[in-house]
Amino acid sequence: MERTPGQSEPVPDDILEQYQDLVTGCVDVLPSGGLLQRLVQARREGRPIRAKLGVDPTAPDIHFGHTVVLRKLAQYQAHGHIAVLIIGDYTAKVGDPSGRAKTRPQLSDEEIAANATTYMEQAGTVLDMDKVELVRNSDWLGPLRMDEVLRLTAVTTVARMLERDDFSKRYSAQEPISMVEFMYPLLQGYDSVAVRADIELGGTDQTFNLLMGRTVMEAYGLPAQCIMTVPLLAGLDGVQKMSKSYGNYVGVDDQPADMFGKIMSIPDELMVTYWTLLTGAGHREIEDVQARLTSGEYHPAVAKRDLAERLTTLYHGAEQAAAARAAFDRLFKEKERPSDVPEMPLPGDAVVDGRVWLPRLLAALGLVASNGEGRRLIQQGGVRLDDAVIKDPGADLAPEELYGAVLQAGKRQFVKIVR
RNA sequence: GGGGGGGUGCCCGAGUGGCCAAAGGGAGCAGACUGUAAAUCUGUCGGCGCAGCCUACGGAGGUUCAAAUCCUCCCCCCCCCA
Repeated sequence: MERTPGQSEPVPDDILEQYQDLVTGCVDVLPSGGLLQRLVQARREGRPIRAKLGVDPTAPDIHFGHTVVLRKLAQYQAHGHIAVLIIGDYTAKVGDPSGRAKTRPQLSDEEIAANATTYMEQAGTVLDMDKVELVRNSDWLGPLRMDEVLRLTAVTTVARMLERDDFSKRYSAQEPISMVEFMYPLLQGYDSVAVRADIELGGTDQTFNLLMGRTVMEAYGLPAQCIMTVPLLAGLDGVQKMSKSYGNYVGVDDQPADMFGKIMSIPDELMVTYWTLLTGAGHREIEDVQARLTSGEYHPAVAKRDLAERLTTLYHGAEQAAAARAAFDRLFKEKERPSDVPEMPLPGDAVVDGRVWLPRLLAALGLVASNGEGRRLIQQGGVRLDDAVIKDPGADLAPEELYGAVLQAGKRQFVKIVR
């Protein structure tokens, strides 16, 4: 038993345990002690906590980086609280200035609607959508009257707005800051009023907006929400943030083998981070994994396989994940061919004068980008035909020799040539 | 309105007349090793059946035996002052 500051009642152990799970992996929980107090208070009042997450449907697909905050929200669900998911179909049109060096381009209604649909589908891979309280902020932001808008703008000052990083940089760099961008944090804050949030989740880049929610709620006579921020997820390269444009991402709809393989390619140092942010595991499990890795009892190679299987299971089920693991081991550990080698017919343009020149064949099959690259690959010993390394870039074969043969380019590209 | 700095290969970035298909780094790819598609080391990294040729340094012309490098015009970015 522990006591919260300023509170005479002891905190029940199960709430403390729950609290530990919820704050695991978070960067900030503000104000400090606020969440624990909320949990205790909610228990006393016999009600669940309302955890808010607002998402602007500005991008079509979601990847693991987006799931970090969704997992956190799902954790609230798992502990019996209410996940309030706000689709920011109205705020998407305003454009969040967070982390932006310039004003966001405005999206059309159609784009927003389409994005929202795929977003909700994909969010369903993480959240229990049947239990989510799903709302759209156009419902209350659309009908706002001007006097209400003015009341909202009066809750803060220009000086406070300019304090935030993105704005102050742009302001001092003499770059434009549109008035509508000042509105964004206020509208997001108004969302919190509309849904009566106890706590709002977001990425660290959202800190300013989340705090503004507190200001707005207080101005509307509500208790200010707590805020909880989760870190940006590092991509597969371990250096840059996970992002589609860096090509270092895992999509939630990636195929099992692909998903498993991508996870296997993360640097070792990232394992615990991924475990913490992506699996939804509780704090005890994370601490246990960490401890066993540190002591050397848990072999990193095994740990990474377990992690990859665990994550693949979340999106594809245990059976597919186990199959992906088995296939991976067959391919890399035992250096055997995968069981499902794709079959391709011999491309017609690979045959010249009745002969097939190997570099051209590789290019024609799409295994390399050009004849020259095929030539290099061969010289480097990266090409096998029926398990025999071919090192002569001049290799020239008759089509009959190729039918039924398995061509391997590099470690993981296999093609069976068929007639 | 005035002054200044830039645009180089997938990305960053050096190069100011020949030795430049262009240093260096990153990414990618391959090989070795291993515990995996980690880490590390080595190689490779425009195209072409390749000891040669072609295409390339924002775009178009020009000077020259020779231009990423010099000249002219154009396009685009950025900074400072007003």
